[in-house]
Amino acid sequence: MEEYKNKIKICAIVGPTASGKSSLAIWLAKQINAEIVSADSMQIYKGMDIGTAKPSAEERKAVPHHMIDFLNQDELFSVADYVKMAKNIIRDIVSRGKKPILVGGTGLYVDSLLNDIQFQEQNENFAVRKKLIDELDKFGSQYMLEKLKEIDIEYARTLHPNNVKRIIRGLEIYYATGIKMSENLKLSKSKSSCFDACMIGLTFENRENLYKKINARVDNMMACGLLTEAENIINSSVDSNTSMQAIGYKEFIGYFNGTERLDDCVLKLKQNTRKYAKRQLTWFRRNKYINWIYCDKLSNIEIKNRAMEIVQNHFK
RNA sequence: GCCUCUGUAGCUCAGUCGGUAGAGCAGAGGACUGAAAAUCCUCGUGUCGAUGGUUCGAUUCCGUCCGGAGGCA
Repeated sequence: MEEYKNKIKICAIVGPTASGKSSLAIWLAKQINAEIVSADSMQIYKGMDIGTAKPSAEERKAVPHHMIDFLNQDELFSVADYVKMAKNIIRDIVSRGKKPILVGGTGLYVDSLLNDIQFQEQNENFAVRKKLIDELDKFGSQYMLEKLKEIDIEYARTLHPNNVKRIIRGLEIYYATGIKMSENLKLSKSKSSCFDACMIGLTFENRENLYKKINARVDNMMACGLLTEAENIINSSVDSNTSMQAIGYKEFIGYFNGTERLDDCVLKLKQNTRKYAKRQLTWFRRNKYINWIYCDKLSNIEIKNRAMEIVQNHFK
C-alpha cells in the first residue's frame, strides 16, 4: 500500500441539513485563516440559491467559498468530478498557505474525497446507460439483475431487485470500463488517502429540535422568495435535470400546474427535508471518526469553543 | 326535536357473515463508490367511542349514552 509522507491536513464539518454547519464553518474559517470547500451536491448549481441555503454574498466575501455556484442546471456532475475538482482546489488553498475546511451534507462526496477514492477513467457513456434503461423498461429489474449476476455475481448479491439505479450502474461500469464493480470497490480502497482529516459532526440529542429548525428554515425560505426561484427553476428545467431532484423545487410543481394548494406544497417540502436530514444522519452516524457536537445541549458559544478546540488540536 | 350516516394505529380508512384486526401516509432503523437533496430495504398491540344485554366468547349483533357529519322540521 502506497503511503503519503505529507498528508494534507483538512478539517470537515458534516451533519444534517439546517444543523448550522455553514455558519460554524464561516466563523472557524475567520479564526484560523481558512477557506471553505463545499461538499454539497446541489449548491454547485447556479440559480438555486434560496432553496439550497447557499451562503450569502456577504458571507462569501468574508471567507472564500469553493465548489459552489459554478454549474448550469442542465449540466451533469458526478462524485468523480467532485473529487477531482475539490482535490485540486484544496491543494491550491494549501499552497497559498491557508487551511481548508470542508463543509457539507452530501455524505457520498465527503467520504469519497476524504478517503481519496480512486475512480477509473471512464468515457462518456450516455449511450450505454440509455440502452440499459431501455432494456430495463422492456424486461424489468429482475431480468437486469440476472444479467448483472452473469458478469459480477459478487456485487449482484448485495443488491435488492428493486434497486434499479445500482443494478444499472453495476452493468454500466462494466461496459464502460471493463472493470467489475466488486473489483472497483477493492481497487479504490487499495491506496491510503492523501488527506489527514479531522471530522466534526453537528447533531441533536432530540430529533424534534432538528425538525423544528428545518420547519422554521423552510418558512424563512418562503419569506425570502423561494417560490419565485422555484418557478424559474421549474420553467427552465426538464425532468432529467439534477436540479429537479433538489428538495425545494419539485415540491411546487403541483402548485404551478394548479393541482395542489401552496400550503400543501410547503408542508411537503418540510417533510421531504426532514426525511433527507434523517438519511444524512444515517449516513454519518456509522462514521467512527466523527467528533459529534450536540447542538441542543450546548450554547452557541460552547459549540464554537468545542469546534475550535478540535480544529486547533488537529492543525497544530 | 326527529331521521340517516359515522366513531378501529399519530392521520386517512379497510375489515372481522361473532373466535380481540390491517393497508396507505406519518414516524423509526438500516444500506449507500461515476444521478446521492437521488435510489433502495426492514419495522404495524391498538381500552376497535363508553356502558349494559344476548352468547361459551362481542370490536363485530341488540339497547342506552357520549362525540362528529348531513337531512327534515
